[in-house]
Amino acid sequence: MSNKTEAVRQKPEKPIDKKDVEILKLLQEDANIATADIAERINMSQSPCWRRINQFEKDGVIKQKVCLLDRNKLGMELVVFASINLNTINRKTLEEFEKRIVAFPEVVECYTMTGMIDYMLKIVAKDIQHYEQFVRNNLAEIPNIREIHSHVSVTEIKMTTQLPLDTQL
Amino acid sequence: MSNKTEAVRQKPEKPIDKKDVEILKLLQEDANIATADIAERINMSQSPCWRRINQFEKDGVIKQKVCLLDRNKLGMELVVFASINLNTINRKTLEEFEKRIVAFPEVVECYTMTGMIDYMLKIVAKDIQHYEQFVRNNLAEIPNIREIHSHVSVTEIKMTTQLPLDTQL
DNA sequence: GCTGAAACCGATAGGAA
DNA sequence: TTCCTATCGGTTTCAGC
Repeated sequence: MSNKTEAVRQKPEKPIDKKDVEILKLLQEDANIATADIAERINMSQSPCWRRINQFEKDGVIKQKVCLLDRNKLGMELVVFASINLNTINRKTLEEFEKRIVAFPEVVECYTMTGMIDYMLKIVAKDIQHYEQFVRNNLAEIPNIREIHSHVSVTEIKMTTQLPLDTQL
Repeated sequence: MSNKTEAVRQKPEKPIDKKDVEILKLLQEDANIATADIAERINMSQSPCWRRINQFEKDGVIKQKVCLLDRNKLGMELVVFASINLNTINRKTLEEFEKRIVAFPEVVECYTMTGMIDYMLKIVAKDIQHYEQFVRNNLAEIPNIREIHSHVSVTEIKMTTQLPLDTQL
């Protein structure tokens, strides 16, 4: 049985080429960098470099190219980490919860957790009033929630979308 | 005194034009969408649309254009939220802590918090062994840390960089 | 202010070494 | 394979409305 047939592999066997890592690092910093620039920086000519990038897009290693906006300049001062526990946990309740969570634009991230917490959410809101309203009118309306713990952030010290390719690959 | 002189305004007085919101929404989804396409979708012609986008870039509302990579396809299975408390808090200790935190590529986000926690970190690692190593060799080496609480995520339910422009502006 | 056209620049593909 | 060239499409600017 061949090993390259699975659509999503959790653990890639290939330890990824060094030049590939360089390419991905540059693209994580700036999606609009010219192929020629990347090629030059990693001592490669355009065409092969372009083909590698293209392959990453096909493979879904590069998921998307997006614009990152300045939260504060848009008047969204609040980031809240909310830990949530449910009353009863079974397939139905989990699916229902997740379906409703995903639909809220204010919830920018959601993870299931090990340990004492069932879910961890990252929520963005304009200010504390808007957050309160969101919890009351939207979040708390989801059935089966037992506990919500809100951890409110004051200042953003670091925020990047760049994965630690250097140290973790 | 004019009001447009401050470099960073926390609360913009301008409630941002509806068409501008549409533009930003589209760019949050796809950084490579053609200006002509945006213009068409919001019933505007290219040039003024382009000028608005350009202004957003100048103003820093659009911070950067980046490629988002697939964490799992790169073999980074772990996201950890680590809450941290320091022993003594003063300007020196805070600045020292933040300076060292920012330098770790594994720490992708860091916030100061209200309430019981001093800092909340979001950390990305290959697996639990790598995370343990990172905490031992890097994080715990920062002086003045009293407590680290690690909240380990299992599954990513939602993850977006899109700010809730519709509901929070 | 908006529109439409024209010039420029870079990405993509194909062909030669 | 890499290099080089042609084509295509998008961005950007500018003249006219």
